[in-house]
Amino acid sequence: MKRTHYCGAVNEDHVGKAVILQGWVNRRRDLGGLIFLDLRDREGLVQVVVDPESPAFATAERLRGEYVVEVEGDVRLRPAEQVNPELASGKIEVVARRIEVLNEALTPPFPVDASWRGEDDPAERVNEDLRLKYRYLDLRRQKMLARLKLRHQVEHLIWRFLSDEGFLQVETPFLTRSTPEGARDFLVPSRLEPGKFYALPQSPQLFKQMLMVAGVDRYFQIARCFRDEDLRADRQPDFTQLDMEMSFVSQEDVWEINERLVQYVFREALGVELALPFPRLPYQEALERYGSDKPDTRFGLEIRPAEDVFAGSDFRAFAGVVEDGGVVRGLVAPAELSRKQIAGLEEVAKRYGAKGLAWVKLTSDGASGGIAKFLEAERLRAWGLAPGQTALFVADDRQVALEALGQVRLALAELLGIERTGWNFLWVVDFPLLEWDSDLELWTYMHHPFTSPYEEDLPLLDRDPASVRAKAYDLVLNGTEVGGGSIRIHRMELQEKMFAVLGIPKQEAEEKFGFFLEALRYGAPPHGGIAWGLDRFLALMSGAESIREVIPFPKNQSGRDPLTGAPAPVAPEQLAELHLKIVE
RNA sequence: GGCCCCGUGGUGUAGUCGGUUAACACACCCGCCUGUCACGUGGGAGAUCGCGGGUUCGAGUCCCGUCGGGGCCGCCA
Repeated sequence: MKRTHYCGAVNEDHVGKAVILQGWVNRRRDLGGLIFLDLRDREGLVQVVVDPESPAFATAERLRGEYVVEVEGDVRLRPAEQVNPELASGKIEVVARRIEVLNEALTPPFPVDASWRGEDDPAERVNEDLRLKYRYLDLRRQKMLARLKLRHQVEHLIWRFLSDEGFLQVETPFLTRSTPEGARDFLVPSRLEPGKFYALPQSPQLFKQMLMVAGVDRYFQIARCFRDEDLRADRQPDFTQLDMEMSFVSQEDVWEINERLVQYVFREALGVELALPFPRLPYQEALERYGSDKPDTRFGLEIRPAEDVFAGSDFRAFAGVVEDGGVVRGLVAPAELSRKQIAGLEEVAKRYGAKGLAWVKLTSDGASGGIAKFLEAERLRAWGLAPGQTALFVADDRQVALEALGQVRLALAELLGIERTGWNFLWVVDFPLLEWDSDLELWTYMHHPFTSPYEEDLPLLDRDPASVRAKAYDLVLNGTEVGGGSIRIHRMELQEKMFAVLGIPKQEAEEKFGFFLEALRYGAPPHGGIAWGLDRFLALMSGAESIREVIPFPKNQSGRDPLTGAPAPVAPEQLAELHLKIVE
């Protein structure tokens, strides 16, 4: 190729050398008798200067933003007083001898040049749908290219680390069988077999387990997954997992290698040194202290039992709840909250199922406001409330009270502007194996039906299903679930027992997972693994508000791609081939 | 399915109590300008105020509906 250097790579080492650059006109400054160009490629900017005597001058006069040009010239130092410290190439400039227009360009619908000069980027504030429609322009921005690079780098590091640890990368099919897992499947109609469908995988779960049966021993894949559910800032219908599985391992083995992988990725990609091991927090403790199974531990404001504060009090609303087997939990807000602020927090509590949010302030004169008349200041002090602080209480079923306060805790941190910095990884472990589904009135799996319980909890399966712990774990970073996995059931007897507890008849299990259950009968080794939500991981690493920022071509909240117009109608002939009819 | 927020030149916004010519910045086009780097400077073009209906003498503004976008709940093992 003719190009000798990336624009962003030209520096004072090249002074006196002739270069040929190819790139985009980031900006043009026309002084009349002298023209400056900022030439841009993915590595950065370099200033090109065009003298009126140069044969390139006429061409430079007709250049506009985003034109694609080839520049041949000589690198020289800028006059000392004209060095631009904002630019990596700010000490030098390229004197153009020849400029060729490789392509003209329309004016972009939003600016893409500012970020490259280190200026405030107006494109950060344009309607996101417009950015998605012209994503190829949006991706020209420095910040977006940096995210693409980070994504590449992290995936590269994952490949390197896991390969060195003896993992094999194995690809699994996109066109597979619909199995009754958690989410709604994307279906692909079969042309060859009328009325039958493939499904796109929600995860490679069963395939990776069968790879363990095959003796692969250590598997990974950076796998695309598909779930047909409503979208969110952290949810796309197709998204990427780092999927891993290992044979003959304990939970601790899985945690340990993942911790080292995370540490390696953060060190190499961000220059951040993480301390190992990550804290391991049992699910019940996470719930009691933070009201969440994915606690943000970058700040305190922990939830506390508050029954003692209300013991013997005349506040009947709470006494009744406790008599009915509920609990009282509270939070201390280290400030005197206004009524408006409390109303906002109560709204949060109610959205998550609480009936209300009781509150009281402690002043130097004693308890005041809210439910103060029911409470003794002495007890509030004993509970930990100091003057100038506000106590917030919820009484309800344990789960509801804790989860509502967990959300209030997050809203409170936001409200008070509590600083949340750092990289707080932790493992939430010992999830319950089962969860009561009050709609269907039966026990259902919390993780998936192949998750292994703790052996010592097995006797409880019949007596007290809720207290059986699973060998299931989540990796949490700053209040976001970035990974989850488990040790799997590898023996048929236990698997059958699980189906029985879940109320799935043997015949139904065979129908739905028969191929997989059969695999377990052929000498399946003990195994377990994890899957990372790689998009979420990258969004957190790059400080993005939404995973759309780290996905090159994402869908909008309606599941549409404004760039391609997908989803779109198809020709009647295509439907006919697939034996499909649209029903209005 | 539900709750909340937002739709005004290419982009981002202003537009008061409903009042006649819809304002500002950036971008764009043309002229001038030899050391700029948010270049400067003079001029210019550019708006079905998302769409439909209603109230009114008069609607960007008020009301109803609808469409689009964003955040959240449900849903997402």
